Amino acid sequence: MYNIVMRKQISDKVINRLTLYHCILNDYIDKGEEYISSGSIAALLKIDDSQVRKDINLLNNSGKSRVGYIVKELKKSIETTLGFSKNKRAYIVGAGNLGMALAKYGNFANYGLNIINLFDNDPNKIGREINNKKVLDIKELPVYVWQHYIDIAILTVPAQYAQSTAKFLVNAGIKYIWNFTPTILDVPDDVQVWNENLMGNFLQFTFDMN
Amino acid sequence: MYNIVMRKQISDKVINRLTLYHCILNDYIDKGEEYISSGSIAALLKIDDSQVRKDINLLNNSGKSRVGYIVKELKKSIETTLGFSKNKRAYIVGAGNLGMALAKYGNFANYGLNIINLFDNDPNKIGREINNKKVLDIKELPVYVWQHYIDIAILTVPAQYAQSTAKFLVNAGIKYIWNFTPTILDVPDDVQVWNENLMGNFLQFTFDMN
DNA sequence: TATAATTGTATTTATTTATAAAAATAATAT
DNA sequence: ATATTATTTTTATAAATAAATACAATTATA
Repeated sequence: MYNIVMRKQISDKVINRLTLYHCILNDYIDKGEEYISSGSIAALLKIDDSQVRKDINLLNNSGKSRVGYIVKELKKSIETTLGFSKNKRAYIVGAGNLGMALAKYGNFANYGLNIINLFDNDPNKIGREINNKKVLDIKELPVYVWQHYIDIAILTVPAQYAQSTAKFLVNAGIKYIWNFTPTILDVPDDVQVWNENLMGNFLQFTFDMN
Repeated sequence: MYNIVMRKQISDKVINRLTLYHCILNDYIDKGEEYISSGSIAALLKIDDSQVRKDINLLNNSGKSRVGYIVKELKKSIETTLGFSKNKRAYIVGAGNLGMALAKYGNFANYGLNIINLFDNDPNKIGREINNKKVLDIKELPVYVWQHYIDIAILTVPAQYAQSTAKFLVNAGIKYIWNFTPTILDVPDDVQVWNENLMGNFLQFTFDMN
């Protein structure tokens, strides 16, 4: 008899909701709550409670009738599924305001993301240190990528340099670009781009205003 | 005969894609291109071209066979539909790294968003000026909201103060909270929250790694 | 033991995306 | 000039996906 490991397929939407549940669970832990029900998660997110239960069923986690889910267990399940413990290493490319702010942001490590260095082409910025991370000359990036097995770049350069920088990153071997510029990058199919698109989100958010 | 204005219903997903098309159109204008086809938009975003055309049909804009859409017209249509020209005014609440970075971010005004002030409770920050925007004492916020008819707040306080600050904002009359904290806010039904949830997005982005 | 609250799941409904066919038109060839 | 071809939009239809509803099963509590 064979031991078949069935990795359930989890869609983007589900992953997104799981990350929101995770925020709620952190709050519950801070408040010292031991259990949480699908209904209370749903109420906070203004979604249907059956949705929450269906999502949770995709994790290998089960709840208890009339009680709910064990907060700590559920949190752990989400972290396992979403890969919090995978060690992910990244560079910030563009040490402007946003790049600096992200470098100072302490929360990344909790989610398995380690920022190793920043890169910029401005001599005034090169050599500075932010939150124990040195700003290096962008020219050196290809060598560093190769030496340190980095494949994630957080792109925070000004929009007009986004495409050319992306090309440079791809040539250097970067495979994942977390794109904070309001630009759609043209990259090969084996390179993944996540567009953060802040202003787009804002427009979506305020679409129904007035 | 009556003149019936039919405002087509536009879903969140469509709005989101429209904002991405808008980024692409900006690029095309920079490159001096006059026309763009649904196929080239689709290729950049790695989606289906019929999807692009359907989205564009929701705007009151039509293309030309064998040519495509007029870049400038299409851009304008998207801006009209998404409300770039609505004058939206907001406060940044929390003048930490991220709040400061957002205050320095020059791009907001292009999308109709005007940051009027920042607020914080740290005496070291109160009184400073960032990009011509003064940091004010959070205690004064309710009066300002009332005087300046502000109803959008950009929440960038540390996570542990997010819920209490949100409550304070709601009491002051804020109706839209753009939430950059990794927290799910519990607010009344008439208050809209948009969770930016950076780390969640990152996990989603890197879910398929390894 | 009855009751109320909660999970788990099957079914239905709604939404979103993809496919395919039809119409239009600029470019090309004759 | 005219007909042909290739490209692109437009519209219609089908397929896939996601969400909401409904309800049986379970269990703590009065």
